Amino acid sequence: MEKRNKPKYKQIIDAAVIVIAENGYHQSQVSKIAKQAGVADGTIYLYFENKEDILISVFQEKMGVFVDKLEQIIARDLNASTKLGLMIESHFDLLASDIHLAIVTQLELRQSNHELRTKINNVLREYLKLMDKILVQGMNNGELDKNMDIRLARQMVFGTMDETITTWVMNEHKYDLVDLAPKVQRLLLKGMQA
Amino acid sequence: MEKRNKPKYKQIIDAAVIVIAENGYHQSQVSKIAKQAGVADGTIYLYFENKEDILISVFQEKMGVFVDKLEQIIARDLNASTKLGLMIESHFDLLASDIHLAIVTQLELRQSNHELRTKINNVLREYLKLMDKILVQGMNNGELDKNMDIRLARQMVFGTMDETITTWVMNEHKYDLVDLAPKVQRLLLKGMQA
Amino acid sequence: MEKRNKPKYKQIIDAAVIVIAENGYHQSQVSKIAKQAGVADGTIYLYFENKEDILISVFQEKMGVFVDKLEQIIARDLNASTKLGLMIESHFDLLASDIHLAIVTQLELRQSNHELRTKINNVLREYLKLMDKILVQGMNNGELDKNMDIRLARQMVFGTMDETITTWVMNEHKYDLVDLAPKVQRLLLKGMQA
Amino acid sequence: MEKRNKPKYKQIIDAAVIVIAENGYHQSQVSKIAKQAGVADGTIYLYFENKEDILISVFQEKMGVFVDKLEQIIARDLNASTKLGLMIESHFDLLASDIHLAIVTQLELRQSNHELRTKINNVLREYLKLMDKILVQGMNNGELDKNMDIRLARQMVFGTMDETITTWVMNEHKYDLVDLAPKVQRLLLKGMQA
DNA sequence: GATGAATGAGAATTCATTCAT
DNA sequence: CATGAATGAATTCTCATTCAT
Repeated sequence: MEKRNKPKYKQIIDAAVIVIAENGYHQSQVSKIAKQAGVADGTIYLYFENKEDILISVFQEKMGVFVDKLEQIIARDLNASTKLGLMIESHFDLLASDIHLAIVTQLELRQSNHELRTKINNVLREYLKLMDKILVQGMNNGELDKNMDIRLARQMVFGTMDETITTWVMNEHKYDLVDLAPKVQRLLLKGMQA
Repeated sequence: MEKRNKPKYKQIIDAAVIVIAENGYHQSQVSKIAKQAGVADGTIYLYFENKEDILISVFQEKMGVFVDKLEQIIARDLNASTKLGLMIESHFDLLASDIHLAIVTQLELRQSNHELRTKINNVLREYLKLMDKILVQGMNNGELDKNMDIRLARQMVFGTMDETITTWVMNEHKYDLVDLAPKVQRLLLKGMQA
Repeated sequence: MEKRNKPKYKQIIDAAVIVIAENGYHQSQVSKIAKQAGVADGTIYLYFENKEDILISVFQEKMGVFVDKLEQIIARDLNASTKLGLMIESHFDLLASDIHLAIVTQLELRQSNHELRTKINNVLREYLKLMDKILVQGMNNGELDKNMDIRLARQMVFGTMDETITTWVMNEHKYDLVDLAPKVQRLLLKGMQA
Repeated sequence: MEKRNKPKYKQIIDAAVIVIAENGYHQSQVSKIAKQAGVADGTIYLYFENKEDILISVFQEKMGVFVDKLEQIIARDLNASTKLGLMIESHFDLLASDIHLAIVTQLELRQSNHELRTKINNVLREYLKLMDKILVQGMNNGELDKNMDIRLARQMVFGTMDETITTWVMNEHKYDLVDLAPKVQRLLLKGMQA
């Protein structure tokens, strides 16, 4: 059986998310994560190369869910505008329903060093490529402006979503994030429409 | 004389930007900054409370230039769309002409801890308030959609700019950032137009 | 059946010699020895008390061969000078024909801690006592100087052999060790002759 | 001023010798050495690169005294036999009068890893080269056997001295080491004489 | 004001050994 | 007999900050 399918693997990943969210990136010692996971410090190293490997794996595992959801949306027989709306809603929903994860991805994991962030960006790239598929569909069927710079558009979409979520997290989730999804969709769509 | 007007104050601030850009946030020890500034380690503490204070001061000093430029733009007798364009161009231009600063603000300073980032956000808030003024002007004179959520709109504007700059920095400035300004303006404007 | 006569006992001893010679004393983890021996980590502990016990046993088992050979030489009807020569030759030969063992005894096992080295010395003492027998025979029958300090003489004999072998091992066996035996014998004999 | 001439440098070196002699190589943590030296842990790192650097420096500094003494002996207008005797006496005397040092060089430092021992051997080589000078002098002026293998002879000399000292240290200095010097000289000389 | 030597708290990782299966 | 997953104690080195000069 693959390491990543063993129960302790997921146990440690989940513990890491909680510990990082509650203590902050720089106060998340391996021993704290082990304690939260209910295993010995050394056990961590049976499942992960080193501390960095835990953090990358956290991102990979969790981002995997985002990618899966997005792939399902893209596979459906819908127009690009609708898909864009569903993507935003799905993205917001996943983070709103796991506030620990939201804190970790929007605030804490960004404190990591250059090397780790590069690895995280590689994971993120897959998600951004799926995003591009929606934009391409929209540009091809006339929903979106054929002449727009697709990279710029994607940066607007991701940047807006990211900024919206980060602001929500920093405001300690005082308002409902998912409620904002339709407004964000409309704003972005208007900017990109043909 | 105010500390911040003494030559060594600025000397240390500038040294910090260079050191952080060249070595990365986590490899920017106080002793390195002191050496770059040409002063003794202890001298740093005659001008700054502690290391965090240097970093906040870096952000304040440099952000001050952005605020000044933006205030000048707002004071001019122009419509909101034009001001938005000028703001983007000015913002892009300031970072494109100081790559060290771009690296520091877009990548390195974000690795700081929660507390420091909160303080940085307080400095940023002033800039965002000025941004809002442009949006309000546009909503009042009919250029922009009266019914849009202004906070969301501002998040789109800032998020898009931020994402665009970060991508440019991570791509090691292979292309001209300022050239993108008009396209970004058009994209954002379309999204917010009445 | 005695533990030391079971096949896995010898299997583990031999694995230890190889692993230590190839990886060095401090890089010879129990798990590596187990892997080399083709048994599980835990199995080691069915045959040995602890890691130290493996190392002492390595020395005991291998030293046993040296002792046996030396006893055979002493039992023969030869004068002391000849026996000394045969001893040196036999000693050099045993190590020259098992380079792994030579590395382990001359270099690696000396990195062990005080306690282990004391135990190893106890094993070695038996060998040194046999050496003394040759010297006594020579002093009694007039071959060797009757008035020499026997302990000092033995230290010269063993020290010279040891230093010669260690130098040979550290020079990566570039020359033939056994070829040196007659010269060493002559040198030592001259020093001790009546 | 050179680091090695500052008082704290020597203070730490001397502390290291005491701590290693009293606690053993593997129980000589940096913090123990710092405490013995009366400085903070971090201070150690102002004078030494890392722990290994302390140990090499111990050997270099102390071996330097041996080399100096031997150079003085060699420079004198004496025959080789006398020089050999003086060398042995000087070597024994230096160790007998600093039992901590004797323990460290004969027992503890030999537990160091391959890399460190290689560096130590480089320091030792200088000493052995001086030893060779005495042997060459003796071979040239007819005191010593012209045909002997000089490397082998040196290995006998050094091996005998080393074995004698180690035995003395392991016997906890029950007898006077320097008293043995003339006997050792005689034994070695006889072996090498023309 | 300026210096820079000294401080000392804090954390990732390894590996011999155990014991439930 | 044999296994191998789990354990957890133990240690070097960095660097922000101080303070005597």
